Amino acid sequence: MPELPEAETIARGLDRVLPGRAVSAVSVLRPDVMGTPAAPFARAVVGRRFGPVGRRGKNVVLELDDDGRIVVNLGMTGRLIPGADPHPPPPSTHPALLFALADGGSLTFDDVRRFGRVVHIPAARWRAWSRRLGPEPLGRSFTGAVLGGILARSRSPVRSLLLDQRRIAGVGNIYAVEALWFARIHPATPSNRIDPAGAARLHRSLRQVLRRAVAAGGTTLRNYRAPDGNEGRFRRALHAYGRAGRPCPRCRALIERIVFGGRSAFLCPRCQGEPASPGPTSPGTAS
DNA sequence: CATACGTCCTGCCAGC
DNA sequence: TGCTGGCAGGACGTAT
Repeated sequence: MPELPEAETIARGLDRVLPGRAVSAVSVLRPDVMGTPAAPFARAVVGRRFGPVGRRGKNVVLELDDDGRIVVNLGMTGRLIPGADPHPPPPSTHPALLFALADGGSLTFDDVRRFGRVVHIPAARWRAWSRRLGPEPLGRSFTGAVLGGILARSRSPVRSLLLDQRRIAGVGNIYAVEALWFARIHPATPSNRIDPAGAARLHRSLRQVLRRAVAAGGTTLRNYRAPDGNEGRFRRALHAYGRAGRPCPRCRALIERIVFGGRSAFLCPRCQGEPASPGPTSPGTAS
């Protein structure tokens, strides 16, 4: 599932092949992936030349030569596939949006489930758009004190807080679950009950997990592929996510799966003790 | 304001 | 063999 490390891998892959190339045509095959209506999108993009490709949170950001941006949120199954490359890309099975390039190449946004969204952000609106997202967890300014402040301001279960893009940008379920396992914090712990030592462990764990996942090219569970078609190699490094019923790599107790906030979380019941006292009264927290 | 929950969308897989 | 139901889950809209 594309989270920060997957978006980073995709951005780096595209940054090697797209800058300097011009868009000659846009065709929208699946209008529901368009966060900007098709006609204005095409008007804004056709004739523009790509600049650097970067990332903000889970979004791949394609700069244009007029300082506008194409922002791609990959959702669950979105892929960006450059055409006419040295290596043949994986076939596009569910193309949603096609960019024809002036040099004969192409860029395809493919999305099986169509949870992804593509928008055009004019230069004048970029800062405002970016401000809606929380800080970058791998950024220099994301210190332990910053995370501690974010935690202190919320009573939400810490796993839910980590998924909230307005508070921290780029973290999804896989890396939230993994970081909490490393930090030995129960995913349902109310955020403001995490003490400074726990916040410090979580800060370190989160950054370490994300950095390692970026280095491994992300996590492929099923759909995710880098632009070159390669799978992410971080799956084998997962310690808790998706491992219900298997031994905790740290203490050998069996990993549990719980559900809250409509999502699965995985934890070691021995390493990650119960959330302090009563805990959240959410229905359906059976395991 | 903060928090919680339903919804979208399709493919895959276990179970019968 | 073919069907059904559960699951994956990011982000947004609505409700409390």
